[in-house]
Amino acid sequence: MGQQSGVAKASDEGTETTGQAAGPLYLQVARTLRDEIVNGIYPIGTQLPTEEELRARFSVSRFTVREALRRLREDGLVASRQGAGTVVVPGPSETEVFHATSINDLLAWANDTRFEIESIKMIPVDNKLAARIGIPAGEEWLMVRGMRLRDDNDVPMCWIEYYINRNFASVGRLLPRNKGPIFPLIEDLFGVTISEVEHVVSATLVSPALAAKLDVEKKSAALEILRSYRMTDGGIAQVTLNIHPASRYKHSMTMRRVKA
Amino acid sequence: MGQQSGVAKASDEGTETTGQAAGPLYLQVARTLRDEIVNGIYPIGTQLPTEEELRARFSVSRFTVREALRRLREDGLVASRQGAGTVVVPGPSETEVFHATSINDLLAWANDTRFEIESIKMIPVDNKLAARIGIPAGEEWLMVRGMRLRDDNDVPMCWIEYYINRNFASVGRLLPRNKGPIFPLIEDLFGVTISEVEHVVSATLVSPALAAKLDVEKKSAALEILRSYRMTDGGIAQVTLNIHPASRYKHSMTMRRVKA
DNA sequence: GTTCATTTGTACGTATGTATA
DNA sequence: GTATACATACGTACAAATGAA
Repeated sequence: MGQQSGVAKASDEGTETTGQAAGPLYLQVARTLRDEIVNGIYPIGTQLPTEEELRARFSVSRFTVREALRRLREDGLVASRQGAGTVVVPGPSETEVFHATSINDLLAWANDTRFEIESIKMIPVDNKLAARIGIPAGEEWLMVRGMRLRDDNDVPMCWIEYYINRNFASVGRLLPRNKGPIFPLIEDLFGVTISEVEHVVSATLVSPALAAKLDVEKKSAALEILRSYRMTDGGIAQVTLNIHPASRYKHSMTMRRVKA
Repeated sequence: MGQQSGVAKASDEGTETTGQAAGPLYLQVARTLRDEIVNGIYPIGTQLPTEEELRARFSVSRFTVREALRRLREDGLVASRQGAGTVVVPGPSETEVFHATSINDLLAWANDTRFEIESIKMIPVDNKLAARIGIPAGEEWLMVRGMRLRDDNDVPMCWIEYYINRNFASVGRLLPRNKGPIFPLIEDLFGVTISEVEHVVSATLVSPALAAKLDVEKKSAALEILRSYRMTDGGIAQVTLNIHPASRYKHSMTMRRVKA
């Protein structure tokens, strides 16, 4: 990696990163800092150590520190100001937990629904899928597709595609008996923590095939929700794609302003 | 700027950048390349010169070239692949992604746009409207309707309907000269604070009338976003209804879990 | 209000790793 | 396998903004 002291650095990182997987040095540094921010070592609003201090701590160059900080900035975890330093910025809301109150999936995880699996298999991620759901091409992921239905009547509520990182693919066997979201299963089984979920919401027209399955008119509008479940190390554990007929779903969320 | 040959570089850039304003060197380089890309000097799909070639052409360091290219990548103009080079990619994808991690981000998204008012008047809220946007029937609210357009080109981005509580209706006179969101105006003028914003997102088909205005196909999909701006006292100051063509907009947000 | 140390931003040079063609 | 081109990483220096003395 580096030019003269790569080995020393690698071993330093081995301890510093609490056993994180390897990769570019700057990502190892970023992961370490990310963990520490998420775990409250650097609480929101506090100053991160200066670049010089981080450089000394990790025994890397300032270039590496800056690349790591750039990553954290892109992720919205910190903000840097010339002359002032780098501070940990408040997340989306300090008061709410993402799956409980801040997002109201009206109907989505209602208790009286069931998930009917249509197919479940490992697939290679090609470039097209990678672009569509934002995971690296070339890897193998577990794809689970199916329909969520109301328990009482058999009205289909939405089409769902789960993509699960192969490291956690063994949750697949639990799915037939599982009713709620999948990510708590992954957390329990593998001891990882989902630290953030990105939602991308867009409108689309339902494809003819899907229209039949969902029992809606052809070319009707639907809401497409892509959720990426990110772990504390920044890796993506799971991606979920939901397609909701417009007539049966609205997505509601509340953002609360954080005190400046 | 640089360390030993800053002046020479600045003058080089003076000619190279076809008279662009100054600023950091890497931005000057980025601007120049950006101009050349949009003007077809480097058509879509073609290779950009290598970093070494750009370094030589602009007489800057590879660091500067890479910072410039990074900027172009962030803008979605080019894509770089190790070993392969940097290619011009098909346009900054037409669909804008709105990425909000907090209410404060609502301030930023409308910066490069302008709002073209089509109508502005006080209306009584009937039952139908009350149900649609969630405000009490019977009251009088200020309704402002119009289109939001990109500053640079005249592509309509979305159709907007503002409904403003009559207590704050006098902001109406400021709207023609206002560029960004309205709620900061209300906060400034009346000394109230918007403490939370509820979003309700749903899919819809654009009406024929709207399709023409937005310059999209009839019966195409659109994202409807209803925002209610709630004050600290719980009252609703403003409701905004946006209709975004599906092809031009995605709504993204990240929920970060807070440590329990 | 000015000076001054601190801290990030910009910019240079160089070397090596690694994916691509 | 080899050459190419971007990715990563080191070192250094100065600029510019910040905040405190």
